[in-house]
Amino acid sequence: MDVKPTNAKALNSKVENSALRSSVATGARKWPKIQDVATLAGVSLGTVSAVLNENGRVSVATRTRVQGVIASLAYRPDLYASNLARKSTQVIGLIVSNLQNPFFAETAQAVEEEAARYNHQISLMATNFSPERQRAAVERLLGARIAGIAVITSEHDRGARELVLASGVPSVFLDVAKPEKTSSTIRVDSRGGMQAAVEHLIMLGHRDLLFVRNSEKGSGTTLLSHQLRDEGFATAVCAYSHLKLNTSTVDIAGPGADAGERAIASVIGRVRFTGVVAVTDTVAMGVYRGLQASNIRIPKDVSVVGFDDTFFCRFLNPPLTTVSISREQLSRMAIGALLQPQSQPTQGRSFKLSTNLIVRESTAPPNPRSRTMRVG
Amino acid sequence: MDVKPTNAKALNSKVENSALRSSVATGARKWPKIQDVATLAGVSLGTVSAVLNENGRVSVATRTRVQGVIASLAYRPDLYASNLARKSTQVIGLIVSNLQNPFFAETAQAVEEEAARYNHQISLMATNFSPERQRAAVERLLGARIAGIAVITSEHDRGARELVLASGVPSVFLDVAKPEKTSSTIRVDSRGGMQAAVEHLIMLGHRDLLFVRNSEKGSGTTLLSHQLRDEGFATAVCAYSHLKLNTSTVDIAGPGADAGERAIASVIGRVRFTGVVAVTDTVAMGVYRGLQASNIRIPKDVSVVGFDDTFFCRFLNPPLTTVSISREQLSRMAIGALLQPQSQPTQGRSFKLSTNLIVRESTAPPNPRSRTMRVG
DNA sequence: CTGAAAGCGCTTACAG
DNA sequence: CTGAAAGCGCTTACAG
Repeated sequence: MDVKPTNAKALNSKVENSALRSSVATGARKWPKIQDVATLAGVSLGTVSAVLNENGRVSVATRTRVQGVIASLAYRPDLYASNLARKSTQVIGLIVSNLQNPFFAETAQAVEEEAARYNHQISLMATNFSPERQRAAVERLLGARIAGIAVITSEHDRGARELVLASGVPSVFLDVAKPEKTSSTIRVDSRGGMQAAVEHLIMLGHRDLLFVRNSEKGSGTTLLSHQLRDEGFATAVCAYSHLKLNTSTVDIAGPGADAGERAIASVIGRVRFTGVVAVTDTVAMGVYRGLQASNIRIPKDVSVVGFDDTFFCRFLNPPLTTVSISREQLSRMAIGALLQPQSQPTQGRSFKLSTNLIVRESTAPPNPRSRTMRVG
Repeated sequence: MDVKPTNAKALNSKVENSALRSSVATGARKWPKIQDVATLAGVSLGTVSAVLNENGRVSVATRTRVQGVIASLAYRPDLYASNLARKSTQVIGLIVSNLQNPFFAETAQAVEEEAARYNHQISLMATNFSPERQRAAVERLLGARIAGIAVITSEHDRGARELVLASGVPSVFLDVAKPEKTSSTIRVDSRGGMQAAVEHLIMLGHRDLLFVRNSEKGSGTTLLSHQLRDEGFATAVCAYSHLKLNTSTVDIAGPGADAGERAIASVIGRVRFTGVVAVTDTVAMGVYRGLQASNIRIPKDVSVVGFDDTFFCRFLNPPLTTVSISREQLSRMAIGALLQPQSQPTQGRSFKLSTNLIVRESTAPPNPRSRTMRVG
């Protein structure tokens, strides 16, 4: 194919170069570019772009030829160039607290799958419970011009939220007060969940309850979801005040499982309890250890309830009674809030996510002897 | 500040527009661009770029002024534009098998932290053990022109590896045969780990060993790391053939914990064993459940060893004896392979990652009665 | 169905 | 220390 001199100029010679030196000894590869495949296929660059984006406006013959060249060159469009030119992005940012925590890992996976249904991809970031890192994650995602942003974290940072709101990017937050213009909210019914957990213990006959929390150390910020669970516990206990419940609370910072273990250690022999409610399954796991280290049997001597219904609950010994939050519903709400067309596009929506007590084998009626066993 | 007519032209009026309509009612925000801040600060666009990138070539006065405008506009450079112009990227791609598995979650975190030391960020993708998804992840990362790519997965896909090699992007693979030009290898000493595990059981007096595997269903691809562990088990057993060991193997597909549980169920009463080696901690967790469901005590009746030393090992009941792989070393090797300047930049390196038996409370000498208890 | 040209929002030599 | 201009590799109207 001949190229007219007017098109040839500098461009053409450069193309030849980069097409030839495809793998360089120095390491950094020179990527073939769209012009390279256009030249080799004898078409214009716009046509290559059309087959790339499956416009359907290209004839079969041309398309096949172009695709052949693409394959032979291992051509891959440059994400940055195409996104810049396209001025939009098919990725939604997802911020979670911590990937080690199965709840977040499971949720991230669910969100990713749900997003895939809308042909969107997920850019995942973890904050490790740090408000600063949350803000940094927001900045980074905003710079990446994501199509939407989901903040599904325990910790809450006002600055991060304001950045998101100011950007006007569609967003969805977990457990945050109220929706605003472009920002939706998913509120987990932690109160209801806690209520169910406490009621369950009370119905079994428990009157001496220990609540094990796991706030973050020093950072000053309470974890929002944990705070809601605290409130849930308090109101549930309130609702049964006529039963003269005896309740205690321990709060230990740090990784959940360690916290649970240390919480029990700090309380054994000093506090009377026959049922413990852990703010998190991971904490409950540590509670198990702490109890077992003191030869306290579950549920014979002490009943334990967790929160989150993470995968390992079933595999603990005994399997853990816990409060479940549906990852499927959560992810559907999040992606729906971000991607689904709505009647009032300028108004964020408000979702309620119900919880669900899953009774397994870690709860049973209190052992009559246990009650006195551990009077302080 | 006056703008000479020659600079004014179309550009200038557009700038005014986008600077003004900063938040639009329709939702999609018009982002301020570098030209907007330049105009407002009364400097050229190149100067703004300089303060953005901290070249240090800008006077304090100018810089302060520009930064003020940046803040007031909430200007954020467009990632795509800057990366396109810069022609390089500060992100390294990390592909793992599954975020639900604590080993990968912990490793991802470690790699992210190590990368941060080099001012690099991580783009994380999970394959869910699917070779197809691994290839897709590679394609996507390559399109994002990442600075390096780390493939830390159980499954292995030849196509994905070839794509990476062909791209010339620095890479590092886990448990893959040998390094090539731009590709390094980290080999975990699974064999040594397995040997230590088996030896440990043998030294305790166990002669009847059950090996619980967890291959992927139907996909035809064996998980590489699992395969190495298989081999490790086999050679360890071989080394003690003079003791006339009695070994069995069960292999169940699916999520690790379920697999472990079902493996035990399928074998109870039909196979004689006093010690079980699980390919994975998660599998071991299921083995616990299976054993406990049959009222078999650990380690009194049966000893159990896991592999990976994930965080929950300490919290199982009893705490699980397992083989540890250092996430810190692993991440240091991975990032080092990708980012550290070396004498022969064209030659991939080969790392060995040793393993480490952690003895906890799930292993003990066999119960003399147990041996006959479960003769098939 | 195809091509030529403008433009996406930055960075980076190159001059001054 | 600062500015003007070229260029990064695409997409997308706009013509033909």
